[in-house]
Amino acid sequence: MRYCGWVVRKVQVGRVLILEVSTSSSVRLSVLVFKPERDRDFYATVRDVDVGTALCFEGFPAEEQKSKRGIEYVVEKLEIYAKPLEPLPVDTAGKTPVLLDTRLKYRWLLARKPEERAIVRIRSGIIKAAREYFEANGFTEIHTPKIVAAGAEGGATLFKVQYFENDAYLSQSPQLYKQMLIASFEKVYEITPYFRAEKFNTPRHLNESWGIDAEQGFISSVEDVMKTLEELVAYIVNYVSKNYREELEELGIQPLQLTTPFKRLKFTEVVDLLRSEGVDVRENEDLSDYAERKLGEIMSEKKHYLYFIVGFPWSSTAFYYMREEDGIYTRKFDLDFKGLEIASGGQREHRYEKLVEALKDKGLNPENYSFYLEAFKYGMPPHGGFGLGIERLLMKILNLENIREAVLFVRDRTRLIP
RNA sequence: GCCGCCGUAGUAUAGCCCGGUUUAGUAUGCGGGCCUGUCGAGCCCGUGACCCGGGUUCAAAUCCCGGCGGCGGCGCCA
Repeated sequence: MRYCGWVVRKVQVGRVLILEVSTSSSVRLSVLVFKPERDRDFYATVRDVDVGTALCFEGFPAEEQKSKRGIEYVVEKLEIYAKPLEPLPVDTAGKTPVLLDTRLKYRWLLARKPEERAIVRIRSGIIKAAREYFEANGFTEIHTPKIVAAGAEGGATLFKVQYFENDAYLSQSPQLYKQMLIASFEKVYEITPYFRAEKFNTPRHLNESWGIDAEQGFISSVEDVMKTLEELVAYIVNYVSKNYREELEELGIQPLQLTTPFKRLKFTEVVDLLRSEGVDVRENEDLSDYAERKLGEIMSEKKHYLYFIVGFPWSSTAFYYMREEDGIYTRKFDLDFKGLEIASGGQREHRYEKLVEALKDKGLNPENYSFYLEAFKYGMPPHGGFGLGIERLLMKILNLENIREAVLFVRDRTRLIP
C-alpha cells in the first residue's frame, strides 16, 4: 500500500528518527520510524527531511505499535516529492496555538492537522449524506442561476454585479427558482451558495455560505415538508456519527444519534414560554438572537436539541409563505439546533391571485415578479420547501464556536483573501 | 447603521492601568549540540517582535488623536 502526505512532525531520540505524516487517506497520522541499522537505505535521506516535506511511502504497519499519536509503519520505499522552501508559518503538529484569524489565513496548510482535516471531511460527509437521502427519496438535483435580476426576495441585501449592460445581483437564495420548478417536478433539491451583503460580524454569519435547498409539490400540509427536513437532518447527523467516527473522536465530539420526529413548537407557544422566563419577545416579530439562544437552553434541558418553531406571524415573513385563514400567522417554520436557526422553510402560497395579493401586501410590485408569477398560472400544485445552512449545521454538530471554522475559505465582512 | 474590546518575533503570549528599573520577558518554531523510541519528549547554546502616521514628554510598547487590521454585541439576516 502506498501512502502520500506531508511531514507534520519530526523527532529524533538518540539514533531513532520518527516522522509523523499526515495522509489524506485518514485523519490519523502515519508514524514512520527509522533506525540506523534497520533502515540504512533511507536513514541519511530521512535525517534531511524537514517538517512540511511532501512524500510518499510504501510499507506495512509495525508489529510494535508504540506511538500514541498515530499508526506506526515500517517503511520499505520512500519517495520525496517536495521540500519546504521555508519553515511553515503555522504549526501543523498542533503544539503551538493559533488565533482564528491566522488559522483562516492558513487553512489550506493547517488542513494537514487531524482536527482541521476532520472538519473538512465531515463537511464533505454532510453533502454526501444529503445527496444520498434526496436521491433515495425521489428528489431531482437542480442548479439555479447565481446571477439574478433585482428583487429576488427582499430580506437580505444583495451584492451588485455588472452584467454587460444590466445591473444584476448575486443570488441570496434559490427560493423563487426552485418553486418555479414545481411546475414540472414533484421534488427538487439544490446544494448551493448563498450570497448575503449584510455587514455583520458575528460568530454565526457569513457573506458567502452554502445551503441545502429542497422544494416539494403535491403536499397535503406543511407537515410533509417538516417531515422531509427532519428526516434529512437525522439522516445526515446519523450518517456522520456512523461513518466519521475517527474524525469526531479527533475533535472530541460524542457522536449524536437523532430520532424523528423533532419537537414542534408553535410560535405563540414560544412567545409564552420565553415570556414566562422573563425574556422580552414581540409577538409580531421574528425572534431575536438572544431569544433564540434562550429557547435553545430551555429545550436542551429537556433533551430537545433540535426542534421546529412553526407558525411565524405574517408580519415577520417573506411574501411567498402561505398565510393561515386568520391572516395573522403563516405556515413558515424554522428548525433550530441548540438555539441556532439552521434551516427555515414552510408551505408556499401556490394560488396565483393570493400570491399577487401577498406581494402587494408586502409593498412589492408584482410586475417585478412576473417571471416568477407566471409559473403559478399553469397548474402549480400545493408545495413547500426549506433551506438548510450547511455551515450552521456543521457548526452545531461539531460544537464549533465560530461559523468561520466551518468553511475552508471564508468570505465575511472583511475577508476576501485567500 | 450604532457600540465595545484588541493589535508585541514565524506562531502564541507577558509587559501597557501606575511613561524611565527593558540590552522588551516566556513558550513554541527555526539553526546548532547532547540524548538507546519520543508522543505537549527532555537538557544546553543561538536566532528573532512593540500595526502605521502624528502628538504630549527630558523620556512612549506604555498616555492622546487619526488611519489600517482583528474579534464581538445590538440592528438586520440564515
